[in-house]
Amino acid sequence: MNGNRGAQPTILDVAARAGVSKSAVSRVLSGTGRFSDETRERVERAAAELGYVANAMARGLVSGRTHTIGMLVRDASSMVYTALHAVMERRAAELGYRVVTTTGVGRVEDEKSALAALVSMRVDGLVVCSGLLPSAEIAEFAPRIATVVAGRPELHPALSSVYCDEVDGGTTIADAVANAGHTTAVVLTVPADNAITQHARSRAMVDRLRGRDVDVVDLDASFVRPTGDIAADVVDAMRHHGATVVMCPTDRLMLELCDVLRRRGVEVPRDLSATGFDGVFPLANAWIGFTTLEQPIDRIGREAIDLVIGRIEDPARPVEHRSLRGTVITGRTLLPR
Amino acid sequence: MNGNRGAQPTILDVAARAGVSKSAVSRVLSGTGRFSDETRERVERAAAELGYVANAMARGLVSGRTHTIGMLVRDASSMVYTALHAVMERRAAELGYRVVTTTGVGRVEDEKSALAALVSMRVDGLVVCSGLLPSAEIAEFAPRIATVVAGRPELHPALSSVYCDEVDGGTTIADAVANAGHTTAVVLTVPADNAITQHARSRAMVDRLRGRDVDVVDLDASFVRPTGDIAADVVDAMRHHGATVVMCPTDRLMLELCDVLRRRGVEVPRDLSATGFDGVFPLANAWIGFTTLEQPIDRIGREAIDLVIGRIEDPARPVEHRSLRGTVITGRTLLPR
DNA sequence: TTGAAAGCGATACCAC
DNA sequence: GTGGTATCGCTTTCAA
Repeated sequence: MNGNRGAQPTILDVAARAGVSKSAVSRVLSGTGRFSDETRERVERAAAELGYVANAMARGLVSGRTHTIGMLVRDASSMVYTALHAVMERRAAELGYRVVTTTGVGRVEDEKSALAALVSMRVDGLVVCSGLLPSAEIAEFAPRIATVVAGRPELHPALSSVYCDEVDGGTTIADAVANAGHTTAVVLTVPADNAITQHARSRAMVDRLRGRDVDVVDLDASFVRPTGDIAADVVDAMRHHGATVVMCPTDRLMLELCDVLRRRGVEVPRDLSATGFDGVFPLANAWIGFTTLEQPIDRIGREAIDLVIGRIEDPARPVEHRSLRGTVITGRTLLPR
Repeated sequence: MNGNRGAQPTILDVAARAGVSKSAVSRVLSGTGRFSDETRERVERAAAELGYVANAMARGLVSGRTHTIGMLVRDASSMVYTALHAVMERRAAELGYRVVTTTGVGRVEDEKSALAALVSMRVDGLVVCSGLLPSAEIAEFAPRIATVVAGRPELHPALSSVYCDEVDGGTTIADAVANAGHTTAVVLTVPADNAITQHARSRAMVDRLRGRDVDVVDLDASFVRPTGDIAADVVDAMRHHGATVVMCPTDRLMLELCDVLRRRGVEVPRDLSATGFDGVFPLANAWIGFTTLEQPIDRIGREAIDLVIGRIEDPARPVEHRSLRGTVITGRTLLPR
């Protein structure tokens, strides 16, 4: 094996075994240039026998292309990112690209290093799916690598973005609440520096409800707050303000909240209506019955990939921003009053 | 920028800007060898100004190491894999490695190419999380790359594995059903060629129930069968055999089934008890209330990473197989009779 | 302490 | 059609 201890076979090993030059091997295996049938046959057999797999690093180094799209994800365990990941992977595969993902483990510092890891791999394009990383950090590499932000609107002039229209979504679901006849509502709001998108949607809920003359109890749902504390506040709002519904910024939080509330004797929807946001598998299931806003994840993922690949293959393509509307899923957690 | 059109800066650009040799830059940036404070200062400034990120391909090519672990996943949208992914990423980060994942889009052919992609990237280690790919395919690269199979037992002598003890799990949850007093149960069984693990657990359920004198209606739940058909069979089993409980091979299938059954007028658990398997976020939530078997995903992920990295850093380490026991989560979907 | 030079494994452009 | 040769960007001896 080229003398090097049990390591991977190289193109030279294949060439030697096939009795041809490495140029010939390269041509056959990449299907470019000319070669005789005889050469092809010998090379293919040698490669198969050796279990040869070309070194992508060497290949990428000289060709300057990796046919790989890097996906930066905020939290590998989030259902929204999981769904996005699956869609993007599929679409990229259709277009001849591979997706590799990395994750910051929650802190901005980690996300920066995860992004740097992707850049160091020289991925051809970047899709950033995180409401956490500041645009400036993302934009730093945009002049060199085609970059698209998925899942959040992005103002930066060098960045394209595809996202769910959070304001429309928050407004729409707030309308559902108002239409159901509720007159006092709790809205769990998230600070902007926690997650830009969640902040936007919860603000939109508050604004719309107020516009429709619904009393709003605005409760802080920062990521650092224990769900138990939030639940306590919600119960308070029920007692003191007569709130009959709680609007959550995500289905995930809604689920945790329902759980904690039950332990405190408050049953959703019997005692309190609730709405979520995201509408992603598996919580977006009729049996579970969440009333929520379904983000157009399929379209977001697909268009994000189309956008990056578009810019990879034609860097002159102008920056684009696509705002996609979600739709309300009517479940059983929002009762009319 | 080294003359090449707006591309990424190279070590030469940094060297030029700092007024030193590229060797000096390499030493400073990788923190190896000796260099003066003055040199360090200039190099670091130049690198920062240029936004220099070292090319991992070039680095890996010469060093022969990527500090990357490749994770092959069957289905990016599966909750079990998602959970595993998150755990592994975290543990790998603690140990100084990065995880990149690829997915076969469901077919064996795609998984082979996804695996090859990982091999071509020359990841230092491989964690295979798929019940689909045959061991022979996985084992092909094991002599060259440290490989661990996570989530399924693996007989192959070159492969280590960490997995949930499916037989114990199936047996344990079957015991819960028998203990609840049910005398006729439907078990949804999955063919071995669909998913080895699901097959094993459902067989264990059947065996245990029979051993405890529970009548079993064994229903085919192949992946290709529409959930609607399965539901119809379940209703049949209730009518004709008096089944009072249905045991599902996964929480996911259980959720879909509950949904379809409701549309047919059968309410879980009012009319029919049900059990799942996996016990992973977000379905493993008390509010949802599935009675299920929780796989020890955290331990599986963590130990898989420890195992690969162990073998990466000491290839002489012997192959190991770790079977981990799951635990029953008592929810509200299994009623006593 | 520093820089020059030799590769790592592939591709691509050459003459032959 | 085929095989040499110059890179690609970096790490790593090895002299100076």
